[in-house]
Amino acid sequence: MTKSKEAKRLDTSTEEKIIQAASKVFTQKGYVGTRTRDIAEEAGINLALLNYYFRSKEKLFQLIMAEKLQLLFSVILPIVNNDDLTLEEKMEALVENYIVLLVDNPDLPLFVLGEIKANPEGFKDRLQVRKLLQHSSFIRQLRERRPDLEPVQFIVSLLGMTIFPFIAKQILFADDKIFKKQMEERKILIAKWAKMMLET
Amino acid sequence: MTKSKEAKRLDTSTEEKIIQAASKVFTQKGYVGTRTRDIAEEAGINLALLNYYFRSKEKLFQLIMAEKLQLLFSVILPIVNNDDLTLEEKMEALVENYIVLLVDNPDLPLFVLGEIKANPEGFKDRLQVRKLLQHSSFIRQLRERRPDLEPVQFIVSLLGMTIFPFIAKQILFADDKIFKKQMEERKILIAKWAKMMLET
DNA sequence: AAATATTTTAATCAAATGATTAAAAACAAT
DNA sequence: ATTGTTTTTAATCATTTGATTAAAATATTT
Repeated sequence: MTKSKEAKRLDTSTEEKIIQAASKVFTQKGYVGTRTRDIAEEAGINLALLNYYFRSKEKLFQLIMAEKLQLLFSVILPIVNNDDLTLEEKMEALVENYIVLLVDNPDLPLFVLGEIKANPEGFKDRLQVRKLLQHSSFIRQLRERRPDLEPVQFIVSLLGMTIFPFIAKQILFADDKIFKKQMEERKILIAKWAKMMLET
Repeated sequence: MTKSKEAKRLDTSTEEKIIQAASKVFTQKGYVGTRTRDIAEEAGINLALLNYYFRSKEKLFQLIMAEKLQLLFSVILPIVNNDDLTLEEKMEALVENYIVLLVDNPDLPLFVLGEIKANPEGFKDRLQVRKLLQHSSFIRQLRERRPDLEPVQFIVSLLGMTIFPFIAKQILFADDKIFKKQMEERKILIAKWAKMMLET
């Protein structure tokens, strides 16, 4: 019946298994470092089946990348244009939400930034982060608070303090346990530091 | 004579041309993204000649990577253990020297961090940054100044503010001209912010 | 100049890898 | 049960790519 079919789909449909596997392997090894065979193996299926479902490595990659960009944007967008939040509240929310997201997806930043560098053309249209921020209430509030400060300088610092630990994790932190604990503490630290940076 | 041989070597010896080309292509595309044919073409030589000089892609890569790590360490080492510098002077020197280095080598951070992630084993021994910092006078000074603050939290912020813009360059900055100008201004900004962060 | 060593090239190999095909197996509809 | 559709597999292809080889060209030494 449709029941069992639905149940199977919701459970672990082959398509979903492939997407999960692709997500894992692509974010870990990047596009060129990933072999479609690796994805197939990770998904517990045959290589041909992967091409049957997604036509090509490229198509599957595009799907995963779109998913990851969506994930990253979904943190920024609802915050930077929320007029109900003060500048301080926006900063706190950004840091808090990003750290929560990245603790669960530590490979995300290096993956996305690496792929953008490897193929800038492919992201030209999809990434108008600059334009997006340009007209945000976040930027407006920053300009009002500190007219002498180039907003992008502050934003780069805020994002750098938040995202960089996940990029340099391998080098600077001993084990995962300690890392997670310190990232928790970091939420408050960054918020405090960011506020200090805005004082004249 | 030896003269002409020397002259030729110093000029643009084949070996040097290959190293230059490998440096460029590897840092731009990473290990897996680089084809030995790309390096050969960039160097204006034959593919076989590359293997004649360096035996394998792997060997050539190791050479380049060692060069790049040396470049990065050469900025940190002389500063963090220089007892003649105050904490503030160390911070200023680190930021200043790193930005100078990275403006000329913008691909460096993403390249090195990407390769470490792709092959953590291969760096296990070469990267004892943690141990290196652990016993530095920089850390000691940080602990004295702010005993309540985990030093690594401050260092990650300092490095993040300094290095992250070069990693996210593609996304956050319009053109190269503006980017360089703002990185210049950033030297003073980060130093100022870092000092504020250390105030209680 | 002859002999020797070094540098460079064209051609080719073998392994890896993305993709396809044709057939089998599982499932659903009649 | 029979038929038709969807899912899965094994086998194979074609291309890419790191590496090798043998020979030619160039430079160095005697």
